[in-house]
Amino acid sequence: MGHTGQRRRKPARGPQRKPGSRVHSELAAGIGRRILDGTYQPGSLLPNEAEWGEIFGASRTAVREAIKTLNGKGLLVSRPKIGSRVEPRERWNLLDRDVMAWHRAALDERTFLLSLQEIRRILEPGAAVLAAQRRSPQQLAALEKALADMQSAVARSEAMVAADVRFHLALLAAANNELLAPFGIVIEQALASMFAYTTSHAVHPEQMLPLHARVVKAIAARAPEAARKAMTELLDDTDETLGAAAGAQA
Amino acid sequence: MGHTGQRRRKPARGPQRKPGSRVHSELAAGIGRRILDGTYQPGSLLPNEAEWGEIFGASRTAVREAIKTLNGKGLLVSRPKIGSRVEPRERWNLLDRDVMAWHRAALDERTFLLSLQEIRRILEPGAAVLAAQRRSPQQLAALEKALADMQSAVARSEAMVAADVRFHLALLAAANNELLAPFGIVIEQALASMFAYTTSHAVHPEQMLPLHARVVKAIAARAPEAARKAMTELLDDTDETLGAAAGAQA
DNA sequence: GCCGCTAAATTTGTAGGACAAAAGCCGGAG
DNA sequence: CTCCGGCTTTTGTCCTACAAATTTAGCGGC
Repeated sequence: MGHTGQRRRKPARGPQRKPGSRVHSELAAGIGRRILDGTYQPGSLLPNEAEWGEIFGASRTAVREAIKTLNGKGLLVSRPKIGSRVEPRERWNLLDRDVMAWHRAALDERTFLLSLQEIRRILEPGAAVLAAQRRSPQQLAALEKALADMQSAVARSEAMVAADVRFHLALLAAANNELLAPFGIVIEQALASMFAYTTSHAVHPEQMLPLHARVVKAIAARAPEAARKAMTELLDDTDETLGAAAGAQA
Repeated sequence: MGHTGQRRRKPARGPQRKPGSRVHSELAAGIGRRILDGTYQPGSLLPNEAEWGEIFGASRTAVREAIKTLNGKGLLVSRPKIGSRVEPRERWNLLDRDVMAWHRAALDERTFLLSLQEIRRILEPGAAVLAAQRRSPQQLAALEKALADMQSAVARSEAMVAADVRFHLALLAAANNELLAPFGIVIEQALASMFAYTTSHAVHPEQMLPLHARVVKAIAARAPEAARKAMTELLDDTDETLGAAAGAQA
């Protein structure tokens, strides 16, 4: 990499910066993506801090802060004289927002979406049971509000997706177990990804809305098994839509 | 390469520091604990970097690295002129090893354990279904190995718990959906916590082992519903043990 | 030759100082 | 009163220097 010349660069690079996109954030994203896409395999050594600095034209300080961020997400560990080593995949916090986003970028949309839906099918019926047993009046109201928003947004796809996300997050919250919260990112990503994937294809709210309504009804009635059944059927319907879109795309 | 002589040396190690016990790690733990235990509520502002430096007697550099780590775990966000603000709980990566540990320290053992077990009852039966459908021969072997270890460790409690953990982690792995991996920490913490909680109370391996064996058998036979049922009964038994211990402690 | 100890080299960890950038605060001009 | 610009606080970045950890190499003693 021997290059001659001064080390000052980056004259260009518009001043417009997104809220959380300081230099170290971009570094974290740059390195994180390279880990998620397999450029650096688990167990392998990353370039040292000085090299990252050259690659990105940033100071060692910024590199170190980026690495500490990735450290916090379980992607790597650093040790003196050794360097930073990529952790085995099972240590990665895949449910972290950023990690999930990098992961999504590294997979094809369909594979990514299927793995998300699989998790939803395991968790959401269980969450529905807990919600039916323990939801507070406020939590029920939030659920009903989200449902109403979905109904009034039938025509506008984006608002519909947003309300749908709120619905499922409200359900998770109503289960009153905060260990379920990290899983909210799965729902957000799944619905966003599904929106991208099935757009221009058949999405039939006329079928989807009653299914959501049944979930709310069961939770309102504090009927755990009915809630589980309704949620399961909702997810069945979702997967059918997905399957149809896959067929149409192929 | 050429010759591989054995270079075993350094039998004695002095301080024997744990891998992550540098200054900034301790800072991260100190700050993280204060967030998890409610000293700093979501939405509130933390002391600025200079103040943390005084509190812990560390440089601003170390403080910043600690804060970047917590940033990566979703506990807080920092902005110039504003400071570092604690994120709402639903953004926290509760499934992160460190966050989970701080969370555990901030709750009473029983409450913590119940919330973990609740998650296990939702997830593990579903994971067992997937494992029965998709486990590879190697993954089945790992499961059988863990079961054998449990059987041969009946007398030694600690080895028993370790094998138990390996068993459930192997089951998660056999489900072949890496989004399940982050939940491994739930299992580890639940079993560790249960060991601490029920120690000196009745743990009946004579009942527990056949239940584990049934799970393996169903997965070996690629029988998803049998696997689900066996896993559910295993968890029922676990919760019974827990309930008995609770009664004894009260 | 082989062993054990020591020194060197490499990479991260910590310290501290300087300045840039962001964003709320406030006062003055119109 | 409103708007604009400077003031101020706090994080963000860069730099330099050194400490700590740990592998590698070398050197002397047996």
